[in-house]
Amino acid sequence: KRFAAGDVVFRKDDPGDGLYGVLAGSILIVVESLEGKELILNMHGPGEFFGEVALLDGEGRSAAAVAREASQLFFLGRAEFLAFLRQRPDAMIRIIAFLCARLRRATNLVEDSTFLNVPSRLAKQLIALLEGNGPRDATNAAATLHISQDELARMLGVSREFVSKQLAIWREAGIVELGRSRLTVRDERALEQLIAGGQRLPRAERGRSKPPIAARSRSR
Amino acid sequence: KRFAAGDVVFRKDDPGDGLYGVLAGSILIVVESLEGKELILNMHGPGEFFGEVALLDGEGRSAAAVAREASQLFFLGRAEFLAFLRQRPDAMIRIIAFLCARLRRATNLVEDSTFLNVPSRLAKQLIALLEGNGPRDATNAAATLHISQDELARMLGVSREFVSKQLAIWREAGIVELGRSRLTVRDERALEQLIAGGQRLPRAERGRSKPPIAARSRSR
DNA sequence: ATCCGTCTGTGAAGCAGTTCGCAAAGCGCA
DNA sequence: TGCGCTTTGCGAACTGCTTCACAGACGGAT
Repeated sequence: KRFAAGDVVFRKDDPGDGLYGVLAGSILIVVESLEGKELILNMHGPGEFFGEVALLDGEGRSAAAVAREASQLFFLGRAEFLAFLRQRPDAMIRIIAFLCARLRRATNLVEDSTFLNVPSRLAKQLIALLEGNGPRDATNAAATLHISQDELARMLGVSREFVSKQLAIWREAGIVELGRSRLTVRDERALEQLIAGGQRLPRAERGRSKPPIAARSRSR
Repeated sequence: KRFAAGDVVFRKDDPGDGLYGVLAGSILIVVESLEGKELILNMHGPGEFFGEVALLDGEGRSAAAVAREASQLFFLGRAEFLAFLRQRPDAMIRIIAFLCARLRRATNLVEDSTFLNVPSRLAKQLIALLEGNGPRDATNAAATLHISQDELARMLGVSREFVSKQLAIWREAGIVELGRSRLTVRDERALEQLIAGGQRLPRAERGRSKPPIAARSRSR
């Protein structure tokens, strides 16, 4: 199946009648709020699958899928999928591992968005995009992403303006280079340090009332 | 296995050597930030399971588990669990459904925390706690939760003070009644309306640049 | 009864990020 | 070449939530 940029593959709450695999292009998994703000939950490129949750549990789609660019998808209908499962029940092991990975990702996302500030999350997002963007050569030469600032903002659920301002700061610092729908990371190391360094304002390291979990008793 | 209040069942990054089921009491699934702030990801009462992800994919624990009160747990070791799976491979279907439910929950959490403001999320949390708290009778009489404001705040990842202030407002409005580590919901309907009504400040319903997904073409 | 630790209530100040408004630059396309 | 749409840049005002500081209330243990 082919889709043009912006085409909707499925909408939230549609019946989950099948599984999709990306052959070419890329697909965004998106939810939107009542005011029309949208949040990009995930982005899938060639070789990746999506739409598995609704297929596996028979409920409606938990989010919408939209083509980010002209894309070609592989569709596996519910019936075929179940037939496949009967033939090769060992595949269930892999499905379980797949779901666990998704779950860990989601948990990390929750964690990051409550503990880290936006610059840190932005840095993390950039690094994640670099890694997903194919194994760049050891010389670290071409660390260029083809993505708009608006899209970056929607991935983090923050305002486009704030992303713009933060990237401008990093441009001044020589960490990134900016262009129209293009972003080149010049100093990935600096971004990594920003993640750890940029927690939420500990004005002073003051005595904490509760001990951290690591210091508590394990069982009694 | 028995645990006293505050005891650690397992810590983040521990090897996932088994699955736990709650027989009595309740268990919190918790992550903590570098500054020692903690976020409660989940709370499990009698009849519920936790610790499945690390067990199923063999990685380390993705969060810590702490006893909220004196609790009694059922532990199923990794070896026994795998043996059980070999005997009854049909159980994998149920495991998959279970993981899907968890994944949907996590996705909803991400969605809510980026789209809703804190009062709305607090209202939603209260309603969720009411539902989990057992099917109260039709007269809606005893809608009392035994939970501290501090714990509520940690479930949402917000400050204790803000929760306190918001609850005080709702108390003035006759929606809740407050006591020490106790909260009685008097008007659940009002809370439900707060969720829908309390998006993030649409100062004016202004023309949006992008059409919502529902208005886009489905394929071409 | 008394002490102590936990829990609640509240005000003032601060700050991270949003909203709004506008201007300019870049790109596709006729 | 010029038109229109998307993308970027940025300042000013605003706001939702946090941090800080402190006081009082409750309850359990001794």
